[in-house]
Amino acid sequence: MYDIENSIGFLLAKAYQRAWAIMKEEIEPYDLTPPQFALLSFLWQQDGLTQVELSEKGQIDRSTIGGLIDRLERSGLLERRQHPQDRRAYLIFLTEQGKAMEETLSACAERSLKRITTGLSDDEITEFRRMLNILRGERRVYEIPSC
Amino acid sequence: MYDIENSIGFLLAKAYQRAWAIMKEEIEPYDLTPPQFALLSFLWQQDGLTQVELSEKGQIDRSTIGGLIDRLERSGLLERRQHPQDRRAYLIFLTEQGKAMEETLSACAERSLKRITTGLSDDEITEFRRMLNILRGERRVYEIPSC
DNA sequence: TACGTATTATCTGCATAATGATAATATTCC
DNA sequence: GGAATATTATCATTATGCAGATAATACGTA
Repeated sequence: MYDIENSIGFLLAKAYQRAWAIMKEEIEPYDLTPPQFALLSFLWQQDGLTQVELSEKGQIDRSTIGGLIDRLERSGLLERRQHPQDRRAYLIFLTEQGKAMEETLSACAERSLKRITTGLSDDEITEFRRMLNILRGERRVYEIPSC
Repeated sequence: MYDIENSIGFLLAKAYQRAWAIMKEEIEPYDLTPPQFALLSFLWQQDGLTQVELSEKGQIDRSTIGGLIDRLERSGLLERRQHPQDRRAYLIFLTEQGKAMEETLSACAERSLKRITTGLSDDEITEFRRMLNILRGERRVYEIPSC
């Protein structure tokens, strides 16, 4: 009989749900959700990207990122500006308010990590991260060199 | 600067998304989704449970399971029957068609597992499962013995 | 036993998110 | 100019969780 309780997919889903719930709880006071936080994190590294570029960096579907950006724009944390060369595209920039949240929200993320990984040693966490990176699959595109 | 790319939450989300996508692909011919498959798996172990019981067994929110059952009922894989003692509740039973899918769908799940865990050794998979179970958090309720 | 209250089972509505399909518009390439 | 491509928006389906509504059951107390 199929043992759903011990299947990797099921366990991944439940671990993910718990991580989500904990992170949600930590950032709830700022009216954010985990994916919104993730998008902000990418923008703290670099903003002024198009939606497609952000979508690739964050491995977020192009349809999904539109809605995420809508909500963060409505919250006043980022803004769309016209691309100077390409009238189809927007460039996404953090607002002052969006930039100012970095420290506070990073602290929330640190607290979440602590809570989520309670029960694992530091070495185990490193190992877990390594395995997740393998499961996550290849993101790099191995281009076949044109001969 | 916060390193979202290496955060456990982000990596969990991406590994989960990949596992979902692979499983989805395998069971797509049968017009099912991963959560629908999971619910069926619990029913193969035991059916005739109420929605609440299924919700607890599968750690699925009560609102969520209502919709899942709706869709599986529409697909003809399960049916709601009136609870003989409790007129508020339904008992969820597999239909013949739902029972008949067990072997085929379990094979899909096996193939998914193989695809998802490509890159990990058997020992690593065991270790990964163990860690996921820890991250997933306690499900048992430790009742304080009344003195 | 009877009444009021608390609890339980389910449904509905709302917000968010992921994904795929399609459409509208702009750009690029031939 | 016309065809192919790229960027974004919109819509549909599914999933998830929360809060509120409804109906039925269980319980405590008079």
